[in-house]
Amino acid sequence: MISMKAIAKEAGVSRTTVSFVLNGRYKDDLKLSEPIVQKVLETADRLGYVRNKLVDCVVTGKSNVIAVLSHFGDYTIPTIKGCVEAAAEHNCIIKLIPLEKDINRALMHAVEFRVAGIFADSLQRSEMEQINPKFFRYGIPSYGLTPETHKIVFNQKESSCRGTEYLIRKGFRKIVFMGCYTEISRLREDGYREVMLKNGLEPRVLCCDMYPEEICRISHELIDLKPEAIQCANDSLALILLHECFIKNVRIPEAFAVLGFGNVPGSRFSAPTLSSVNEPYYETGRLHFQLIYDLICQKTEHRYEPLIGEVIERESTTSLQSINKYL
Amino acid sequence: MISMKAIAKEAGVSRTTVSFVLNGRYKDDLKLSEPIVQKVLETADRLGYVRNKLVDCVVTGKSNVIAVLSHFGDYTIPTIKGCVEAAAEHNCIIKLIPLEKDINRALMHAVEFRVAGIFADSLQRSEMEQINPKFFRYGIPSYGLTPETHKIVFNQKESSCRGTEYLIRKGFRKIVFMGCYTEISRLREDGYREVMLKNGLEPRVLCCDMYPEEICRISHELIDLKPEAIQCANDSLALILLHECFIKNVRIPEAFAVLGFGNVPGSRFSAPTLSSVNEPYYETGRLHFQLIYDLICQKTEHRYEPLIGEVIERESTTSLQSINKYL
DNA sequence: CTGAAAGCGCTAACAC
DNA sequence: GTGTTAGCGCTTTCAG
Repeated sequence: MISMKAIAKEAGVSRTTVSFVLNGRYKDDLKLSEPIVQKVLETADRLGYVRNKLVDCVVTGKSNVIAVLSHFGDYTIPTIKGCVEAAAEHNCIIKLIPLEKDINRALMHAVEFRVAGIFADSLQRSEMEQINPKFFRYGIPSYGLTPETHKIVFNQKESSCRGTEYLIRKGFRKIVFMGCYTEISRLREDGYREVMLKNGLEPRVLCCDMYPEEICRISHELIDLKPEAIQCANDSLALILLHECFIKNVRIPEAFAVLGFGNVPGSRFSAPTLSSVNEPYYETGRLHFQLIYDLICQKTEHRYEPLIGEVIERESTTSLQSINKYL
Repeated sequence: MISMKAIAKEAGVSRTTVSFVLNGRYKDDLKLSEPIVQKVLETADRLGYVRNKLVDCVVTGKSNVIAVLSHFGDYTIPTIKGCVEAAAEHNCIIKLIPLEKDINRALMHAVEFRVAGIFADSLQRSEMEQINPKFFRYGIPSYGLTPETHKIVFNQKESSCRGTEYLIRKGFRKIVFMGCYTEISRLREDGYREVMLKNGLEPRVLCCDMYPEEICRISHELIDLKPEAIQCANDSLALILLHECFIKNVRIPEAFAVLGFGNVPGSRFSAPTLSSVNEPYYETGRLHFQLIYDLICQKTEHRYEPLIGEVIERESTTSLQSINKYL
């Protein structure tokens, strides 16, 4: 990989000159003769010079790199995509650090390479508690490493409210919530309860572990309950529920409506296609980057609204058969 | 961020000493007194010293970073996951570079930061042709930037053969291939044709554009054909086909079997669940990293077998209703 | 044990 | 226009 020194030698000028030409400084600070400038430029091009940006990082003590820590779950990609693309717009790049091992190793890695910020995608609570408190004294801007910064960009509860409100608006009254034992499920359940009570309806919740057998079992219980609608804490629950209905010849949405949460790719392809509260992963990723970037730039006055999901209406809550059902 | 110099000052020793202690060189090369060693270690810890690895990159002229260029499609995540995790095992990390813009900008970025290797995930042919040939003279190890290195790790045709063979073994004879107009679809079609002919069966292929309306139209044509089985070029085709059957009350697999390709997450949740030729994205990602890593390490003798997919059997090709159908 | 020197690639200030 | 010096953070060698 050729350096400025090499260009200087090849072109028969000093490194100082090369530096000035290549940085465009010959316009204001110094006036270099046109032939010299051309010669340097030509030589640099011919030799295939590419600036070593690592050096800038060393000199300034900081990089333009944001570390993203992730488990790479199935639905992680839109989040990362949002983060990466927003970063690119600000000339930042993303370094991926897998989390399967020790989270402190991952964090250390980030510090060693002097990253400008850190974004953790969907950390478990237990992992957060595992973080060595010493890490935080480096003052690296981060999101997702603590419970407070974790849930800040997407409002689970409020989004879930939208789902319940939607079902009520559709005319359903006997609405049951199908949940599981995770913190997120509980937040979504809270939204459901709140809206039900506000409308004088009695909330009813069935929870299960996230294992296929368990979900099937609970599905059957739910079917026997003969509800008008079932609001699910996530799409996996909803999709398995739909499938069990299919097997038992329970027609959806005729028997009852089913609403998911997450709007995962598979929800476009189930039978019937699944209505779902959209979790805007992509926008979430963008917002996370934006928040970190504002911290990096010391813009403390940044105002933002937590994101709220909207219902994506498909067949499972209405019989509409639009040509765009797969979109 | 504190440096060795700061530690030296604080501990009242020379930087040389600090360097030797921190690199563990005091064991063999020099013998430093225990109290000095302890003092340096303690000071480093107290001040929260973390080595600046960017400097190593500058000095050695190379980093341990692999650049991954990607569009971040829906099914990209397992590939990236495989790549990242394999990289982590070799102390390499992954930088993500989005591709929406100019691919040459992305490549330039990689060179500027002196990445050790480049892996492009699912480049379009047209993007490959857009690459400035000058790039290649930097000799950065890469995979996926040229047609030759692109298809090398996963054998599309052979995997498709497995699918057709599976259907034939199941007793189906009138097997139709549902394809689209992409290069990959064509490779999979080739496998199908080969196996059909080898078994004295007549291949029959219907292709369409990848638009929902088109896929629905072709689905109806296929249903009218009354085949015994339909092998699809990808899961999106298969899932929409299944859904159209559902709507038209054509029972699958009773009316005919449906086999997908790709084994996407949604295939576990369709009704019926979709049998599909598994494309091992995760392993593909790992293998891509391994190939790049071998290039970096100059291990030219590396032998590897292109990956081949296997049929994941679910309900759409058999009526089995195992408890594990959602796995 | 320490200090000095050279080197990685580059910037910036200075005198000539 | 050039050469020198200093500095970013660190390694390595070598004389004291």
